[in-house]
Amino acid sequence: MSDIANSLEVDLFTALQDKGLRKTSARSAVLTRIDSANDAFTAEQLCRDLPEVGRATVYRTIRHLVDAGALCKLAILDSAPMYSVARVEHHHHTICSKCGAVGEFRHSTVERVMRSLGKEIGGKIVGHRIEIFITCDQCLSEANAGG
Amino acid sequence: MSDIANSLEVDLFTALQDKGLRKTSARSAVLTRIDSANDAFTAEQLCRDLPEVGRATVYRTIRHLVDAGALCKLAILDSAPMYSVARVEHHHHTICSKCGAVGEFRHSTVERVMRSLGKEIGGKIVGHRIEIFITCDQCLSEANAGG
DNA sequence: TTCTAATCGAGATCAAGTATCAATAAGGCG
DNA sequence: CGCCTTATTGATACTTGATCTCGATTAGAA
Repeated sequence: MSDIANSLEVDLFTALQDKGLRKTSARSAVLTRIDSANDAFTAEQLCRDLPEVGRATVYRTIRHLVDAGALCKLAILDSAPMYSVARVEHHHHTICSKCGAVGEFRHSTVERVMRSLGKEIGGKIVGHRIEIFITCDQCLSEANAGG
Repeated sequence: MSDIANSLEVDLFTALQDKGLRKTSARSAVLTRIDSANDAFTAEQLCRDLPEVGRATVYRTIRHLVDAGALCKLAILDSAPMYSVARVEHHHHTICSKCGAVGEFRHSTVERVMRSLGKEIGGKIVGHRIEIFITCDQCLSEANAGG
């Protein structure tokens, strides 16, 4: 299973190399940190976790990965944008409104609905974003425990 | 038709008064400006359009209106949040990726899909947001005109 | 090893938004 | 109407997130 983890980090590197970017120790540190993240993260979280890497470099690396399609950038109300590794091609996100945890899902019906919406909406549809706000299982059980 | 416009502005005032807030000239200016807006706007746009009103007041008034449910706050990637007058109870937004124009739509199927999604997703669904990215009719025709 | 362009990162800067707080104004009451 | 209490205002300082600048450093091809 470390192979699986490795292949993700390799994928991130590949994404950068495909853009003609060099492999540097600063970038390695950022990619390793992203690789180890299970959840979505903000740029500032990465900066805090990687004090040895300059903030400019953290932001630049993130931007490269978004450009390359290896990271999804999510607009979040009342918060800095969050990033999640793009593990599947097209998907949507669940966001826990208590703890902020971000998950992914796919649902074929969604795509069908989009097509039918096209008839009602003026202009030409070029994309969509769906976010489901949830209270995640963990926050639910904490609430029940009387937190 | 000025009656229709007025009733919208009155609605905004009512939303504030229901919260026990006073009617002041600064708030009038903000509401009038919002009322006259056809499109969604950012807080900074309002500040620019209303130099006679302090920015703190603009931001505070917007927050009151969002709290009261009279304005929708939209998280936008790579931009400050935008606000649109909540004309219908529950709806979603179209965003032109060229000019940024925001529109609204409702679609009953969407709500049905949400319910079926509940079975696939862990946790408890507390809300959702759907944004359709379009190229609006105007931008399409400008592109065809060879802009 | 050498060379050069890419990269780094400390710090300045920018942009959006909030906090502070003395001055001002709303609006209930007599 | 005028008083008085309290909400409100707004100039300004500050905070946070993010980008820009530019001299120092480094990757990696030759």
